[in-house]
Amino acid sequence: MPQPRFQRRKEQRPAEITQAALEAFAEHGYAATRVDDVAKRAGVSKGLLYLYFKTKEELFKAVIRSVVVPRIDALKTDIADTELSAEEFLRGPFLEFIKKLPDSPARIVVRLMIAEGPKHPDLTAYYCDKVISGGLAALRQLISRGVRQGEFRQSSLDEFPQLLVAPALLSIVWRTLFQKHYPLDTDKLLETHIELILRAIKVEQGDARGAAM
Amino acid sequence: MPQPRFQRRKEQRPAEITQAALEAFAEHGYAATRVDDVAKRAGVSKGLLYLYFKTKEELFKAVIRSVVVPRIDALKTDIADTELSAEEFLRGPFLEFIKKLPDSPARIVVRLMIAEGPKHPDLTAYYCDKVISGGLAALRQLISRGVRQGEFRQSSLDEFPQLLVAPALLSIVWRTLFQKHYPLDTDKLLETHIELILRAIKVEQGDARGAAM
DNA sequence: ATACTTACTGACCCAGCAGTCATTAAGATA
DNA sequence: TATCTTAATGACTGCTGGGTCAGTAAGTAT
Repeated sequence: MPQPRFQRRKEQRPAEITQAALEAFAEHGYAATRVDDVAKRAGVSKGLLYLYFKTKEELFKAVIRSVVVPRIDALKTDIADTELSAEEFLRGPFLEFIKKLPDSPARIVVRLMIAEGPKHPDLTAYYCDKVISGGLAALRQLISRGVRQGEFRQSSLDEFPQLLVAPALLSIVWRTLFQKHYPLDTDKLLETHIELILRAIKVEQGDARGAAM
Repeated sequence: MPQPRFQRRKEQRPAEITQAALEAFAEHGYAATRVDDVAKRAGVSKGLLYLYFKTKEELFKAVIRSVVVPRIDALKTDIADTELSAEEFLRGPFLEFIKKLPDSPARIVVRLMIAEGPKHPDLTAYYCDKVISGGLAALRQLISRGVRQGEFRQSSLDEFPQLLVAPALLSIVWRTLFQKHYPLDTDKLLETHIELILRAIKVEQGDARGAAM
């Protein structure tokens, strides 16, 4: 009763292959990963891989896209839909979001982008458009709402919403490089960060101007 | 009067080669840089390069070391020797220091470390030891001094001095990836960051700054 | 000058890998 | 069952680039 040598599964293949590629890239980086390895991981021949992806570079771009899109969309709709006050949102959903990053595929994507981004301008542009531009706009909106509703004082933070995520980037980098040598409680670090930021931008208790209505 | 085909300059060669390598790595990253290119940039044959560096990897490590050591040492002695108050130091020398990073060779080193670090554990350990461990200790010391002298309140920041440099890391990454698509005034961003941190950790007095005069 | 040391060259080697294509067989169709 | 389409294979190729080494010439000692 011979097992069939292979199955024809046109639909699932691309996702299986990008998933395998993500794992391979995570281990060795893009340049040092052999297309053959990716194929083996996906349980597929190299030839088939080239049926779905024209070049190794195309595969790379597909991997990035497959990780990036859902994640950032989630954050954006979260911010838009929330009923929470800005402070509550920062302490709650936002903190949860950045806490997850250092252990998620985002970590791999960040490493790959930093390493390979400069060689793929169109991919960088895409990333900029999807992640950066969208993400920052959402954060800016959140902060402005906080200001408008009298929770936060006017500050330069809404010019630089990047400051809200900088420690998340650091956490990601730390995890990929130093965690073994020099462990860091990234959750606590991120909590501390939010705490400090809030303390810096909240209107002070006694301050009359805060009343929103 | 034929120019000599080459000169013998045993002493200078290694530095010239690492410098050339730094430039090449900056442009193409480590993996995509050909040893031949590095040699050409240094005005030297590939063979000679292999006389001074046993492998491409050795060259890589030498490059990292050549950049890392002087920079971090400077910061450490700065902190130890300064007569300034902790706040003045953060607003002055420290801010200057992190402002310079995004345009310095440090940018290249950071990119290289993120991309290649995981494949070179001994190099990462070295980096950890020289840069991370030393740098963080210095910052921690600075913050504790601020607390001890009544400038800063007790906060979790001295557990996580990383938070002080996180925006510098972000600035570096931004410069290497997005500056073209999405310009960012990293100087102003870093100033804002210091401003916010100080506001969060300074002990409140009726009038925070006036007393100093 | 002459002999000697060694910094330096560049042609060469060959492993490793991205990408191809002639062939095979899974599964749909009738 | 026989026929057709196309998903899937894997041996093959050509090239790129790390690393070598026999030879060359710059500088030094005598």
